[in-house]
Amino acid sequence: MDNYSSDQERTAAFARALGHPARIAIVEHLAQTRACVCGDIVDVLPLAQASVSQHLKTLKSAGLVKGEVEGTSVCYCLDERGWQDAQRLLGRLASTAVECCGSAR
Amino acid sequence: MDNYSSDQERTAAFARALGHPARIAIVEHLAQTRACVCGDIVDVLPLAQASVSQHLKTLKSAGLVKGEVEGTSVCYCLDERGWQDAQRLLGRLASTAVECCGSAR
DNA sequence: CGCATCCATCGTATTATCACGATGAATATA
DNA sequence: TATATTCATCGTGATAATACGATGGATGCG
Repeated sequence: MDNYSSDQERTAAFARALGHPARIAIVEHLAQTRACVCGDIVDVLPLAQASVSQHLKTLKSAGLVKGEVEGTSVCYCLDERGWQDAQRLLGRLASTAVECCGSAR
Repeated sequence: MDNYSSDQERTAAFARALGHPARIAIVEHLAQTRACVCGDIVDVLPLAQASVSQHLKTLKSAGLVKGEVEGTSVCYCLDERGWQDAQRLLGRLASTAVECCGSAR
């Protein structure tokens, strides 16, 4: 359970949550229509309602998306705090990407 | 096969490639020891050699890592071009993360 | 109350991921 | 040529992810 550091686990968890085009599409859609969108996500995606709900659950448990009950429907939006963490962790990885063998030798 | 845009597929592919702590650890190790490292990765990780090779293959086919044969061993390093793409695609996602329901209402 | 709508969850089938030992290809060295 | 080293690939088993229809709970409306 702890062969990897906490940051490594968390970075991987964020990446894994984004590791499906449907979830990328959900995030993009939530970011575009800045207001909270509800079940419209189902109409945008080529997936059944149950599958969309499953993807939303994945994003929610990763801390990237929040959901608020609003009457009979549920209102989703991006979770700013989770995105800050993800940006920090993933950005730190990308910034250190320096090539070596191809050019140096 | 093409229900999602090319960028969405590519973003998800990068994210999925990073969606495992072992691969995060590999990337970090390659970034730290800026020079190319070879089978030392096996010593660093709590995995068998075959498993490490499998993770390296995943990173390689995602375009995040390059491998160069160097005698009897293989020299790995980060692929700068792939990381630029990943940074652009993932960064574009994170930058648009604006909260809504919690604060706005 | 009765009924529709919206969404989560369950059950399930299919497919992919992960990890390992075993084997094989390629190179270096004796 | 023989032997060792390094790594990739194969085969396999276990676990997780994906997608769907079906079901159920909650809310809103007539």
